[in-house]
Amino acid sequence: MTANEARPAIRLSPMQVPKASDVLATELRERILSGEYPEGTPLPPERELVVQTRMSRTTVREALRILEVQGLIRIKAGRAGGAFVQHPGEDSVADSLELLIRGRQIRLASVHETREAIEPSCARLAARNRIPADLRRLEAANEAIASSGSLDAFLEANVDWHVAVATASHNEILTGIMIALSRAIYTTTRNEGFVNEEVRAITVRAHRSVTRAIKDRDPDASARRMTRHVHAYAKAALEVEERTAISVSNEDRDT
Amino acid sequence: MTANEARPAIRLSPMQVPKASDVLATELRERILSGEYPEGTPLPPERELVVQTRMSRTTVREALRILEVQGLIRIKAGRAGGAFVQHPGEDSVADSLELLIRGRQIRLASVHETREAIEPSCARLAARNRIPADLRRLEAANEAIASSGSLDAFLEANVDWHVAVATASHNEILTGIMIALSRAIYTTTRNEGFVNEEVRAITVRAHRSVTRAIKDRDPDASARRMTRHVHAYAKAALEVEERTAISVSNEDRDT
DNA sequence: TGATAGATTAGGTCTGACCTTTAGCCCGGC
DNA sequence: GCCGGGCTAAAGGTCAGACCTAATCTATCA
Repeated sequence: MTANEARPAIRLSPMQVPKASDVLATELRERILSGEYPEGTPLPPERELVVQTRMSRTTVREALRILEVQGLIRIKAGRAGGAFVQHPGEDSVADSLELLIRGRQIRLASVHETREAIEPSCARLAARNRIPADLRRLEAANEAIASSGSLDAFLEANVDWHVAVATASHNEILTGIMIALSRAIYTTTRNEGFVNEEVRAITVRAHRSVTRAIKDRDPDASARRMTRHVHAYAKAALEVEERTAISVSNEDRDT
Repeated sequence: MTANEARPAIRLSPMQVPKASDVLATELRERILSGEYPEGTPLPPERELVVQTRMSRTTVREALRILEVQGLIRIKAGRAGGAFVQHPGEDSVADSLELLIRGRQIRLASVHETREAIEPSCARLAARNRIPADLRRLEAANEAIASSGSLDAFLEANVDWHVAVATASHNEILTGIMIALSRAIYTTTRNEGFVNEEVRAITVRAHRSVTRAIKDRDPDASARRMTRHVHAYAKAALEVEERTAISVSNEDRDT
């Protein structure tokens, strides 16, 4: 440049030009999150949004797809279809946690650690906040566990019970996390044959004892008993994991 | 129909026809999650996917957008751009938790409850798993807090410290959750003027004491001190919230 | 009255063109 | 020699318009 010496130091920070679809998505997201629209409110049809925003249908659709994946709207096809506002629930958290766990090949140990951190608190809060409906769910899950025939039925009922405890805490964040962790543990425990009659009996007993503490509105006992239960389960699962890992590597060596 | 009487009872259950873009997205998602492609692997360009899948570019793009929102790929424009495999990190969990918290207008109390459940465990694990780099981060955050001028700087450094503890636990699930909670608390505490000199001094002291326990590899002390700290903070925040709620409603009445 | 065949409205997909961004390359002037 | 500027190519981003498919509503006919 010619006038390099006398140049005043005008500095700009690096800028980012957002995409059109992102702009629309952000605008709609903010409106939805602000609570301006109650659950179920229909957004205008795509073609209507096109004339309002003067964007192309492609762009509008992309924005809607983004919101759909984020769980902020639900899209139905057909007449009387369209995009309907939906406030995100526990599921969306559970989904993304599941992606993290699966995608990062996270050690099962981490999942159990997290569970040991969370479930006692769930139990404590459940003892404080449970309502009759919660107790009914807990009892139902307990019975399902005791009378379950197949391994699959047992595991499913087991998950139900743990989720029921989380639900009884009436804390949506903890509930979402627990749903995700349960799903992850469920799918991993499914294939390993570590659930025998003894494990089942112990599980039933532990669940009953926690349930009773929750029923009695005894936060400390609930948390304490849950801690013991989860810790024992984690330890057992870990041992089995190691054992199968060893046997697998032995098989590998043999073949 | 004419032959209504002799019709054999062929029954089908209700079926759901998936969308083309979902099929592609699911296929790619499974491949990515299976770990088949290492981080950073480029997917074929859109037009190439079109000829391979025989779908239209619209459909292909929609599938890619889905994966992008789920944090499984990162899309760059321009030459040498394209879609690159990305294993989901803590951020995606944090994002979805943030949506849950904001969208459901979740009580701040729930956030604090969750934090009280998680942070002591983080501290306990941190004491066990911390490496020198973790300690450096903790010390740095501590200093930043002590020397922070503005309220904003203080809060930011505060978040940094808590995230650093979570990171030191070397548990990616807990870390993701903590990032989300910190962000949520940060944005809500920002506007309420409850951080005064006294609060700051107390915070610094509490952080130092937890940091020391982590440094000394003392899990129990770490967890205990963190419990105290978080609990005190939650209680204080709650009190302020109530006070402002009252004063706000008074203002409402006055105007 | 009750099935059923349109009509209507909405999202889903396809085509093909053009715009924008970015990396790499080439070339000419200092 | 090297540095800046401009060109080119590759890739995603946007647009317009047509057509397909799903779901609902409605009017009609047996």
